[in-house]
Amino acid sequence: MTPQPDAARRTPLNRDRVLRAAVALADASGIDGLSMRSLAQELGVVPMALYKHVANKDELLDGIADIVVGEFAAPVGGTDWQADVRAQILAARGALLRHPWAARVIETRTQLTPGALAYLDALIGTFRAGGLSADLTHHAMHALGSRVWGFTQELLPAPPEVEGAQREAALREMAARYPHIAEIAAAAAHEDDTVVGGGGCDDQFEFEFALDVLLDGIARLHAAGWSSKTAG
Amino acid sequence: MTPQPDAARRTPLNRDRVLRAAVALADASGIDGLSMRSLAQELGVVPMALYKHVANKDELLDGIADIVVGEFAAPVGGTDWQADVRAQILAARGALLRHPWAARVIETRTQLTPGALAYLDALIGTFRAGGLSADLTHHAMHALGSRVWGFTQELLPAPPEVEGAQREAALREMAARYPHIAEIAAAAAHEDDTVVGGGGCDDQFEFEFALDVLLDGIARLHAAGWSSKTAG
DNA sequence: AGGCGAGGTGTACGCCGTACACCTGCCTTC
DNA sequence: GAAGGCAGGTGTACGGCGTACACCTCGCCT
Repeated sequence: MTPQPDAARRTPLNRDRVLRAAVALADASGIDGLSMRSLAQELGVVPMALYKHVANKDELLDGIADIVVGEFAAPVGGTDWQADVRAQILAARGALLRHPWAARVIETRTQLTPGALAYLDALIGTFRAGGLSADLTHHAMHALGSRVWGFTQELLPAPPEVEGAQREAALREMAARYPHIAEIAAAAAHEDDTVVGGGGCDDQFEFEFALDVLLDGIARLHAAGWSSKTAG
Repeated sequence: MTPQPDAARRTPLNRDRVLRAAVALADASGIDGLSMRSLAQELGVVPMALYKHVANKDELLDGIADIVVGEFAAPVGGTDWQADVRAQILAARGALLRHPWAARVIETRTQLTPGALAYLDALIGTFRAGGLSADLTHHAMHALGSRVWGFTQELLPAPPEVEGAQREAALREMAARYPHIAEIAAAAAHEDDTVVGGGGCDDQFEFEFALDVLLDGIARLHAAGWSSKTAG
Protein backbone atom coordinates (compact mmCIF):
# COMPACT_ATOMS: atom_id res chain seq x y z
CA MET A 1 0.00 0.00 0.00
CA THR A 2 1.27 3.40 -0.90
CA PRO A 3 1.66 5.71 2.07
CA GLN A 4 -1.61 7.55 2.74
CA PRO A 5 -0.93 9.14 6.12
CA ASP A 6 -4.33 10.75 6.53
CA ALA A 7 -7.31 11.72 4.47
CA ALA A 8 -6.60 15.41 4.75
CA ARG A 9 -3.42 14.96 2.74
CA ARG A 10 -5.39 13.82 -0.28
CA THR A 11 -7.06 17.20 -0.77
CA PRO A 12 -4.30 19.67 -0.07
CA LEU A 13 -5.05 23.05 1.36
CA ASN A 14 -5.67 26.00 -0.84
CA ARG A 15 -6.50 29.62 -0.19
CA ASP A 16 -10.19 29.12 -0.73
CA ARG A 17 -10.47 26.21 1.70
CA VAL A 18 -8.51 28.17 4.27
CA LEU A 19 -10.77 31.18 3.99
CA ARG A 20 -13.98 29.17 4.11
CA ALA A 21 -12.77 27.30 7.16
CA ALA A 22 -11.93 30.63 8.76
CA VAL A 23 -15.44 31.94 8.14
CA ALA A 24 -16.93 28.77 9.58
CA LEU A 25 -14.69 28.95 12.62
CA ALA A 26 -15.52 32.61 13.22
CA ASP A 27 -19.21 31.81 12.88
CA ALA A 28 -18.85 29.02 15.40
CA SER A 29 -16.41 30.49 17.93
CA GLY A 30 -16.60 34.20 17.43
CA ILE A 31 -13.85 36.35 16.02
CA ASP A 32 -11.74 35.96 19.16
CA GLY A 33 -11.82 32.21 18.68
CA LEU A 34 -10.27 32.58 15.25
CA SER A 35 -6.51 32.40 15.59
CA MET A 36 -3.98 31.06 13.15
CA ARG A 37 -3.41 28.22 15.58
CA SER A 38 -7.05 27.30 16.09
CA LEU A 39 -7.74 27.55 12.38
CA ALA A 40 -4.80 25.29 11.62
CA GLN A 41 -6.03 22.75 14.12
CA GLU A 42 -9.48 22.83 12.56
CA LEU A 43 -7.84 22.02 9.23
CA GLY A 44 -5.70 19.27 10.72
CA VAL A 45 -2.53 21.10 9.93
CA VAL A 46 0.29 22.89 11.68
CA PRO A 47 -0.14 26.69 12.09
CA MET A 48 2.68 27.64 9.76
CA ALA A 49 1.10 25.69 6.93
CA LEU A 50 -1.49 28.43 6.60
CA TYR A 51 1.19 30.88 5.65
CA LYS A 52 1.68 29.09 2.35
CA HIS A 53 -1.80 30.27 1.35
CA VAL A 54 -2.19 33.55 3.18
CA ALA A 55 0.53 36.10 3.76
CA ASN A 56 -0.45 36.84 7.34
CA LYS A 57 -3.45 37.11 9.59
CA ASP A 58 -4.44 40.47 8.22
CA GLU A 59 -4.71 39.04 4.74
CA LEU A 60 -6.78 36.21 6.18
CA LEU A 61 -9.14 38.79 7.64
CA ASP A 62 -9.25 40.59 4.30
CA GLY A 63 -10.24 37.31 2.74
CA ILE A 64 -13.04 36.42 5.11
CA ALA A 65 -14.33 39.98 5.00
CA ASP A 66 -14.54 39.68 1.24
CA ILE A 67 -16.44 36.42 1.50
CA VAL A 68 -19.08 38.06 3.65
CA VAL A 69 -19.21 41.12 1.43
CA GLY A 70 -19.76 38.73 -1.45
CA GLU A 71 -23.03 37.78 0.23
CA PHE A 72 -24.19 41.39 0.04
CA ALA A 73 -25.31 41.01 -3.55
CA ALA A 74 -29.06 41.24 -4.07
CA PRO A 75 -31.19 40.86 -7.18
CA VAL A 76 -32.95 44.09 -8.07
CA GLY A 77 -35.83 44.77 -10.39
CA GLY A 78 -34.73 48.07 -11.79
CA THR A 79 -38.16 49.67 -11.87
CA ASP A 80 -37.96 51.56 -8.55
CA TRP A 81 -34.57 52.83 -7.47
CA GLN A 82 -35.68 53.41 -3.90
CA ALA A 83 -36.94 49.86 -3.48
CA ASP A 84 -33.84 48.52 -5.17
CA VAL A 85 -31.48 50.45 -2.90
CA ARG A 86 -33.51 49.31 0.06
CA ALA A 87 -33.22 45.69 -1.03
CA GLN A 88 -29.48 45.96 -1.50
CA ILE A 89 -28.93 47.61 1.88
CA LEU A 90 -31.11 45.04 3.62
CA ALA A 91 -29.27 42.24 1.86
CA ALA A 92 -26.02 43.60 3.26
CA ARG A 93 -27.54 43.80 6.70
CA GLY A 94 -28.73 40.23 6.36
CA ALA A 95 -25.23 39.02 5.61
CA LEU A 96 -23.85 40.94 8.58
CA LEU A 97 -26.48 39.39 10.83
CA ARG A 98 -25.56 35.92 9.62
CA HIS A 99 -21.92 36.63 10.51
CA PRO A 100 -22.05 38.75 13.65
CA TRP A 101 -18.29 39.13 13.75
CA ALA A 102 -18.12 40.48 10.20
CA ALA A 103 -19.05 44.11 10.77
CA ARG A 104 -16.12 44.61 13.10
CA VAL A 105 -13.72 42.86 10.75
CA ILE A 106 -14.90 44.83 7.75
CA GLU A 107 -14.57 48.09 9.62
CA THR A 108 -10.95 47.40 10.40
CA ARG A 109 -9.96 46.72 6.79
CA THR A 110 -7.83 49.50 5.42
CA GLN A 111 -8.45 48.72 1.75
CA LEU A 112 -11.71 48.04 0.01
CA THR A 113 -11.76 44.46 -1.20
CA PRO A 114 -12.88 43.55 -4.74
CA GLY A 115 -16.22 42.31 -3.44
CA ALA A 116 -16.78 45.58 -1.63
CA LEU A 117 -16.00 47.54 -4.77
CA ALA A 118 -18.43 45.39 -6.74
CA TYR A 119 -21.17 45.94 -4.19
CA LEU A 120 -20.61 49.67 -4.09
CA ASP A 121 -20.52 49.85 -7.85
CA ALA A 122 -23.86 48.06 -8.09
CA LEU A 123 -25.42 50.27 -5.44
CA ILE A 124 -24.21 53.42 -7.14
CA GLY A 125 -25.55 52.04 -10.41
CA THR A 126 -28.98 51.68 -8.84
CA PHE A 127 -29.04 55.32 -7.83
CA ARG A 128 -27.82 56.46 -11.24
CA ALA A 129 -30.35 54.27 -13.03
CA GLY A 130 -33.00 56.00 -10.93
CA GLY A 131 -31.89 59.28 -12.39
CA LEU A 132 -30.06 60.74 -9.42
CA SER A 133 -27.14 62.99 -10.25
CA ALA A 134 -23.62 61.74 -9.71
CA ASP A 135 -22.94 64.11 -6.86
CA LEU A 136 -26.22 63.48 -5.04
CA THR A 137 -25.51 59.79 -5.39
CA HIS A 138 -22.08 60.35 -3.93
CA HIS A 139 -23.47 62.00 -0.84
CA ALA A 140 -26.23 59.41 -0.59
CA MET A 141 -23.60 56.67 -0.59
CA HIS A 142 -21.80 58.31 2.29
CA ALA A 143 -25.03 58.81 4.17
CA LEU A 144 -26.05 55.18 3.77
CA GLY A 145 -22.59 53.76 4.00
CA SER A 146 -21.71 54.47 7.56
CA ARG A 147 -25.01 52.86 8.53
CA VAL A 148 -24.22 49.49 7.06
CA TRP A 149 -20.49 49.34 7.47
CA GLY A 150 -17.61 51.49 8.49
CA PHE A 151 -16.52 53.36 5.43
CA THR A 152 -17.37 56.68 6.99
CA GLN A 153 -14.02 57.98 5.94
CA GLU A 154 -12.72 56.43 2.77
CA LEU A 155 -15.30 55.32 0.30
CA LEU A 156 -12.94 55.76 -2.58
CA PRO A 157 -9.96 53.44 -2.62
CA ALA A 158 -6.64 55.12 -2.21
CA PRO A 159 -4.91 55.26 -5.59
CA PRO A 160 -1.95 52.90 -5.86
CA GLU A 161 1.26 54.60 -4.88
CA VAL A 162 3.23 53.38 -7.82
CA GLU A 163 4.19 56.07 -10.25
CA GLY A 164 3.61 57.22 -13.78
CA ALA A 165 2.23 55.03 -16.51
CA GLN A 166 1.73 52.02 -14.28
CA ARG A 167 -0.44 54.03 -11.94
CA GLU A 168 -2.49 55.39 -14.80
CA ALA A 169 -2.99 51.90 -16.12
CA ALA A 170 -4.18 50.68 -12.73
CA LEU A 171 -6.59 53.56 -12.46
CA ARG A 172 -7.88 52.93 -15.97
CA GLU A 173 -8.40 49.29 -15.22
CA MET A 174 -10.33 50.13 -12.09
CA ALA A 175 -12.46 52.60 -14.00
CA ALA A 176 -13.26 49.89 -16.53
CA ARG A 177 -14.18 47.35 -13.91
CA TYR A 178 -16.15 49.66 -11.64
CA PRO A 179 -17.50 52.36 -13.94
CA HIS A 180 -19.99 53.80 -11.49
CA ILE A 181 -17.40 54.22 -8.79
CA ALA A 182 -15.16 55.96 -11.27
CA GLU A 183 -17.96 58.31 -12.21
CA ILE A 184 -18.67 59.16 -8.60
CA ALA A 185 -15.00 59.66 -7.91
CA ALA A 186 -14.77 62.03 -10.83
CA ALA A 187 -17.79 63.97 -9.61
CA ALA A 188 -16.35 64.18 -6.13
CA ALA A 189 -12.98 65.32 -7.41
CA HIS A 190 -14.58 67.96 -9.60
CA GLU A 191 -16.74 69.18 -6.75
CA ASP A 192 -13.66 69.37 -4.64
CA ASP A 193 -12.13 72.23 -6.57
CA THR A 194 -12.40 74.51 -3.60
CA VAL A 195 -10.69 72.11 -1.22
CA VAL A 196 -6.98 71.45 -1.20
CA GLY A 197 -7.25 67.73 -0.45
CA GLY A 198 -6.13 65.66 -3.40
CA GLY A 199 -9.32 64.09 -4.69
CA GLY A 200 -10.68 63.01 -1.34
CA CYS A 201 -14.10 63.84 0.06
CA ASP A 202 -14.84 66.41 2.68
CA ASP A 203 -15.70 64.14 5.58
CA GLN A 204 -17.22 66.91 7.61
CA PHE A 205 -19.53 67.84 4.75
CA GLU A 206 -20.59 64.23 4.24
CA PHE A 207 -21.26 63.81 7.92
CA GLU A 208 -23.35 66.94 8.18
CA PHE A 209 -25.19 66.08 4.98
CA ALA A 210 -26.33 62.76 6.38
CA LEU A 211 -27.05 64.26 9.77
CA ASP A 212 -29.24 66.95 8.25
CA VAL A 213 -31.12 64.48 6.08
CA LEU A 214 -31.93 62.52 9.21
CA LEU A 215 -32.84 65.55 11.31
CA ASP A 216 -35.03 67.00 8.59
CA GLY A 217 -36.74 63.67 8.13
CA ILE A 218 -37.38 63.35 11.84
CA ALA A 219 -38.67 66.90 12.02
CA ARG A 220 -41.01 66.16 9.15
CA LEU A 221 -42.34 63.05 10.88
CA HIS A 222 -42.81 65.07 14.05
CA ALA A 223 -44.69 67.79 12.21
CA ALA A 224 -46.91 65.13 10.65
CA GLY A 225 -47.75 63.80 14.09
CA TRP A 226 -45.97 60.55 13.39
CA SER A 227 -46.34 57.71 15.82
CA SER A 228 -45.30 54.12 15.53
CA LYS A 229 -48.99 53.27 15.94
CA THR A 230 -49.93 55.19 12.80
CA ALA A 231 -47.06 53.76 10.76
CA GLY A 232 -47.56 50.13 11.62
CA MET B 1 17.98 62.91 53.94
CA THR B 2 14.94 60.72 54.13
CA PRO B 3 14.76 58.10 51.39
CA GLN B 4 13.13 59.58 48.29
CA PRO B 5 13.85 56.93 45.67
CA ASP B 6 12.30 58.74 42.74
CA ALA B 7 9.89 61.56 42.07
CA ALA B 8 7.18 59.27 40.80
CA ARG B 9 6.85 57.71 44.22
CA ARG B 10 5.80 61.01 45.69
CA THR B 11 2.56 61.12 43.74
CA PRO B 12 1.37 57.54 43.79
CA LEU B 13 -0.73 56.13 41.02
CA ASN B 14 -4.46 56.29 41.15
CA ARG B 15 -7.18 55.19 38.81
CA ASP B 16 -7.61 58.60 37.29
CA ARG B 17 -3.91 59.06 36.53
CA VAL B 18 -3.81 55.61 34.97
CA LEU B 19 -6.78 56.31 32.73
CA ARG B 20 -5.52 59.71 31.64
CA ALA B 21 -2.13 58.28 30.81
CA ALA B 22 -3.85 55.56 28.81
CA VAL B 23 -5.78 58.12 26.79
CA ALA B 24 -2.60 60.07 26.14
CA LEU B 25 -0.74 56.94 25.12
CA ALA B 26 -3.52 55.86 22.78
CA ASP B 27 -3.58 59.33 21.26
CA ALA B 28 0.15 59.17 20.72
CA SER B 29 0.70 55.55 19.68
CA GLY B 30 -2.66 54.37 18.49
CA ILE B 31 -4.80 51.82 20.22
CA ASP B 32 -2.45 48.99 19.26
CA GLY B 33 0.35 50.81 21.03
CA LEU B 34 -1.62 50.76 24.26
CA SER B 35 -0.74 47.64 26.21
CA MET B 36 -0.63 47.14 29.93
CA ARG B 37 3.13 46.89 29.60
CA SER B 38 3.64 50.02 27.53
CA LEU B 39 1.28 51.97 29.76
CA ALA B 40 3.14 50.83 32.85
CA GLN B 41 6.44 51.87 31.32
CA GLU B 42 5.00 55.27 30.48
CA LEU B 43 4.05 55.64 34.14
CA GLY B 44 7.44 54.45 35.35
CA VAL B 45 5.98 51.43 36.99
CA VAL B 46 5.88 47.68 36.59
CA PRO B 47 2.94 46.27 34.59
CA MET B 48 1.28 44.52 37.48
CA ALA B 49 1.08 47.78 39.43
CA LEU B 50 -1.74 48.87 37.12
CA TYR B 51 -3.90 46.05 38.36
CA LYS B 52 -4.17 47.73 41.73
CA HIS B 53 -6.19 50.48 40.05
CA VAL B 54 -7.92 48.67 37.21
CA ALA B 55 -9.30 45.16 37.33
CA ASN B 56 -8.08 44.20 33.88
CA LYS B 57 -7.49 45.63 30.45
CA ASP B 58 -11.14 45.58 29.57
CA GLU B 59 -11.93 47.80 32.51
CA LEU B 60 -9.11 50.08 31.41
CA LEU B 61 -10.76 50.35 28.01
CA ASP B 62 -14.10 51.03 29.67
CA GLY B 63 -12.41 53.84 31.55
CA ILE B 64 -10.78 55.54 28.60
CA ALA B 65 -13.95 55.15 26.55
CA ASP B 66 -15.82 56.94 29.28
CA ILE B 67 -13.26 59.75 29.33
CA VAL B 68 -13.79 60.36 25.62
CA VAL B 69 -17.56 60.09 25.97
CA GLY B 70 -17.27 62.67 28.71
CA GLU B 71 -16.02 65.07 26.02
CA PHE B 72 -19.26 64.60 24.09
CA ALA B 73 -21.09 67.12 26.25
CA ALA B 74 -22.10 70.29 24.46
CA PRO B 75 -23.84 73.40 25.71
CA VAL B 76 -27.21 73.86 24.06
CA GLY B 77 -29.50 76.86 23.89
CA GLY B 78 -32.81 75.16 24.18
CA THR B 79 -34.65 77.35 21.71
CA ASP B 80 -34.34 75.08 18.66
CA TRP B 81 -34.29 71.35 19.26
CA GLN B 82 -32.94 70.60 15.80
CA ALA B 83 -29.98 72.93 16.21
CA ASP B 84 -29.37 71.62 19.70
CA VAL B 85 -29.36 67.98 18.59
CA ARG B 86 -27.08 68.93 15.76
CA ALA B 87 -24.66 70.63 18.15
CA GLN B 88 -24.61 67.64 20.46
CA ILE B 89 -24.01 65.17 17.65
CA LEU B 90 -21.26 67.31 16.19
CA ALA B 91 -19.66 67.67 19.59
CA ALA B 92 -19.54 63.90 19.87
CA ARG B 93 -18.02 63.68 16.42
CA GLY B 94 -15.44 66.25 17.40
CA ALA B 95 -14.37 64.19 20.39
CA LEU B 96 -14.11 61.09 18.23
CA LEU B 97 -11.96 62.96 15.74
CA ARG B 98 -9.66 64.12 18.51
CA HIS B 99 -9.23 60.50 19.60
CA PRO B 100 -9.25 58.46 16.40
CA TRP B 101 -9.00 55.20 18.30
CA ALA B 102 -12.02 55.93 20.44
CA ALA B 103 -14.82 54.96 18.07
CA ARG B 104 -13.53 51.42 17.83
CA VAL B 105 -13.04 51.13 21.56
CA ILE B 106 -16.49 52.49 22.32
CA GLU B 107 -18.07 50.10 19.86
CA THR B 108 -16.54 47.12 21.59
CA ARG B 109 -17.85 48.06 25.05
CA THR B 110 -20.58 45.72 26.14
CA GLN B 111 -22.05 48.01 28.76
CA LEU B 112 -22.92 51.66 28.46
CA THR B 113 -20.68 53.69 30.73
CA PRO B 114 -22.05 56.39 33.04
CA GLY B 115 -20.79 59.11 30.70
CA ALA B 116 -22.55 57.49 27.78
CA LEU B 117 -25.78 57.29 29.72
CA ALA B 118 -25.47 60.95 30.66
CA TYR B 119 -24.91 61.95 27.05
CA LEU B 120 -27.82 59.89 25.81
CA ASP B 121 -30.05 61.24 28.53
CA ALA B 122 -29.18 64.81 27.57
CA LEU B 123 -29.76 64.12 23.89
CA ILE B 124 -33.11 62.49 24.56
CA GLY B 125 -33.99 65.45 26.74
CA THR B 126 -33.31 67.78 23.84
CA PHE B 127 -35.75 65.92 21.62
CA ARG B 128 -38.38 65.82 24.33
CA ALA B 129 -37.96 69.51 25.09
CA GLY B 130 -38.58 70.10 21.40
CA GLY B 131 -41.93 68.45 21.78
CA LEU B 132 -41.22 65.15 20.06
CA SER B 133 -43.10 62.16 21.39
CA ALA B 134 -41.26 59.59 23.45
CA ASP B 135 -41.53 56.92 20.81
CA LEU B 136 -40.48 59.13 17.90
CA THR B 137 -37.54 60.22 20.02
CA HIS B 138 -36.70 56.61 20.65
CA HIS B 139 -36.52 55.83 16.95
CA ALA B 140 -34.66 59.05 16.27
CA MET B 141 -32.04 58.04 18.81
CA HIS B 142 -31.52 54.74 17.07
CA ALA B 143 -31.36 56.43 13.69
CA LEU B 144 -28.76 58.92 14.85
CA GLY B 145 -26.97 56.58 17.18
CA SER B 146 -25.42 54.18 14.77
CA ARG B 147 -24.03 57.15 12.91
CA VAL B 148 -21.98 58.47 15.77
CA TRP B 149 -21.11 55.33 17.59
CA GLY B 150 -21.89 51.67 17.61
CA PHE B 151 -24.96 51.21 19.74
CA THR B 152 -26.94 49.92 16.82
CA GLN B 153 -28.04 47.03 18.92
CA GLU B 154 -28.41 47.91 22.55
CA LEU B 155 -29.25 51.44 23.37
CA LEU B 156 -30.86 50.47 26.60
CA PRO B 157 -28.55 49.03 29.22
CA ALA B 158 -29.20 45.44 30.13
CA PRO B 159 -30.92 45.33 33.49
CA PRO B 160 -28.71 44.03 36.29
CA GLU B 161 -29.05 40.30 36.70
CA VAL B 162 -29.40 40.37 40.42
CA GLU B 163 -32.77 39.42 41.69
CA GLY B 164 -35.78 40.79 43.48
CA ALA B 165 -35.74 43.92 45.56
CA GLN B 166 -32.10 44.73 44.83
CA ARG B 167 -32.77 44.73 41.12
CA GLU B 168 -35.78 46.96 41.51
CA ALA B 169 -33.76 49.37 43.58
CA ALA B 170 -31.04 49.52 40.92
CA LEU B 171 -33.60 50.17 38.23
CA ARG B 172 -35.24 52.86 40.30
CA GLU B 173 -31.91 54.53 40.91
CA MET B 174 -31.14 54.50 37.21
CA ALA B 175 -34.53 55.95 36.42
CA ALA B 176 -33.85 58.74 38.89
CA ARG B 177 -30.44 59.52 37.48
CA TYR B 178 -31.38 59.27 33.81
CA PRO B 179 -35.05 60.17 33.67
CA HIS B 180 -35.23 60.62 29.92
CA ILE B 181 -33.69 57.25 29.22
CA ALA B 182 -36.18 55.68 31.60
CA GLU B 183 -39.02 57.38 29.80
CA ILE B 184 -37.81 56.16 26.42
CA ALA B 185 -37.32 52.67 27.76
CA ALA B 186 -40.84 52.66 29.10
CA ALA B 187 -42.18 53.85 25.75
CA ALA B 188 -40.21 51.17 23.91
CA ALA B 189 -41.35 48.46 26.28
CA HIS B 190 -44.95 49.54 25.95
CA GLU B 191 -44.69 49.66 22.19
CA ASP B 192 -43.22 46.20 22.27
CA ASP B 193 -46.43 44.53 23.40
CA THR B 194 -46.65 42.58 20.18
CA VAL B 195 -43.11 41.27 20.39
CA VAL B 196 -41.98 38.52 22.71
CA GLY B 197 -38.55 39.98 23.49
CA GLY B 198 -38.33 41.11 27.08
CA GLY B 199 -38.28 44.87 26.83
CA GLY B 200 -35.75 45.13 24.02
CA CYS B 201 -36.20 47.03 20.78
CA ASP B 202 -36.94 45.51 17.43
CA ASP B 203 -33.60 46.01 15.71
CA GLN B 204 -34.96 45.30 12.30
CA PHE B 205 -37.64 47.95 12.73
CA GLU B 206 -35.12 50.51 13.94
CA PHE B 207 -32.83 49.77 11.04
CA GLU B 208 -35.55 50.09 8.45
CA PHE B 209 -36.90 53.22 10.12
CA ALA B 210 -33.56 54.97 9.79
CA LEU B 211 -33.02 53.60 6.31
CA ASP B 212 -36.36 54.88 5.13
CA VAL B 213 -35.83 58.31 6.65
CA LEU B 214 -32.59 58.53 4.70
CA LEU B 215 -34.02 57.19 1.47
CA ASP B 216 -37.05 59.47 1.64
CA GLY B 217 -34.84 62.43 2.36
CA ILE B 218 -32.60 61.61 -0.57
CA ALA B 219 -35.59 61.12 -2.84
CA ARG B 220 -36.92 64.50 -1.75
CA LEU B 221 -33.62 66.18 -2.51
CA HIS B 222 -33.56 64.47 -5.88
CA ALA B 223 -37.08 65.62 -6.68
CA ALA B 224 -36.10 69.14 -5.71
CA GLY B 225 -33.21 69.04 -8.16
CA TRP B 226 -30.66 69.19 -5.36
CA SER B 227 -27.04 69.71 -6.19
CA SER B 228 -24.12 70.47 -3.96
CA LYS B 229 -23.75 73.68 -5.97
CA THR B 230 -27.20 74.89 -4.99
CA ALA B 231 -26.78 73.93 -1.35
CA GLY B 232 -23.44 75.60 -0.77
C1' DA C 1 17.97 9.69 -12.90
C1' DG C 2 18.03 14.27 -11.20
C1' DG C 3 16.50 18.23 -9.36
C1' DC C 4 13.19 21.71 -8.41
C1' DG C 5 9.44 23.81 -6.45
C1' DA C 6 5.00 23.59 -3.93
C1' DG C 7 3.34 22.57 0.33
C1' DG C 8 3.58 20.83 5.10
C1' DT C 9 6.67 20.72 9.59
C1' DG C 10 9.30 22.02 13.91
C1' DT C 11 11.47 25.14 16.57
C1' DA C 12 11.97 29.44 18.44
C1' DC C 13 11.31 34.45 19.50
C1' DG C 14 9.11 38.34 21.29
C1' DC C 15 4.93 40.17 22.36
C1' DC C 16 0.54 40.00 25.06
C1' DG C 17 -2.72 39.74 29.50
C1' DT C 18 -2.51 38.45 34.07
C1' DA C 19 -2.33 34.89 38.37
C1' DC C 20 0.15 34.67 42.54
C1' DA C 21 3.40 35.34 46.05
C1' DC C 22 6.03 38.78 47.92
C1' DC C 23 7.92 43.12 49.83
C1' DT C 24 7.67 47.89 51.77
C1' DG C 25 6.44 51.79 54.16
C1' DC C 26 2.84 54.50 56.17
C1' DC C 27 -1.21 54.84 59.55
C1' DT C 28 -3.80 53.31 63.26
C1' DT C 29 -4.31 51.65 67.73
C1' DC C 30 -2.96 50.60 72.13
C1' DG D 1 7.01 53.98 71.16
C1' DA D 2 5.59 48.97 69.58
C1' DA D 3 2.54 46.16 66.82
C1' DG D 4 0.08 45.15 63.16
C1' DG D 5 -2.67 45.87 59.07
C1' DC D 6 -3.18 47.32 54.60
C1' DA D 7 -2.66 49.97 50.28
C1' DG D 8 0.29 49.90 46.68
C1' DG D 9 4.41 48.57 44.03
C1' DT D 10 7.45 44.26 42.60
C1' DG D 11 9.14 39.78 40.44
C1' DT D 12 8.39 35.66 38.46
C1' DA D 13 5.94 32.76 35.66
C1' DC D 14 2.39 30.74 32.50
C1' DG D 15 -0.17 30.12 28.47
C1' DG D 16 -1.60 32.23 24.34
C1' DC D 17 -0.69 34.92 20.23
C1' DG D 18 1.51 36.01 15.30
C1' DT D 19 5.14 34.63 12.61
C1' DA D 20 10.50 34.27 11.02
C1' DC D 21 13.37 30.71 9.45
C1' DA D 22 15.30 26.37 8.43
C1' DC D 23 13.94 22.07 7.16
C1' DC D 24 11.76 17.96 5.06
C1' DT D 25 9.00 15.46 1.49
C1' DC D 26 6.73 14.65 -2.24
C1' DG D 27 5.15 14.67 -7.32
C1' DC D 28 6.40 16.39 -11.63
C1' DC D 29 9.26 17.84 -15.59
C1' DT D 30 13.17 17.32 -18.07
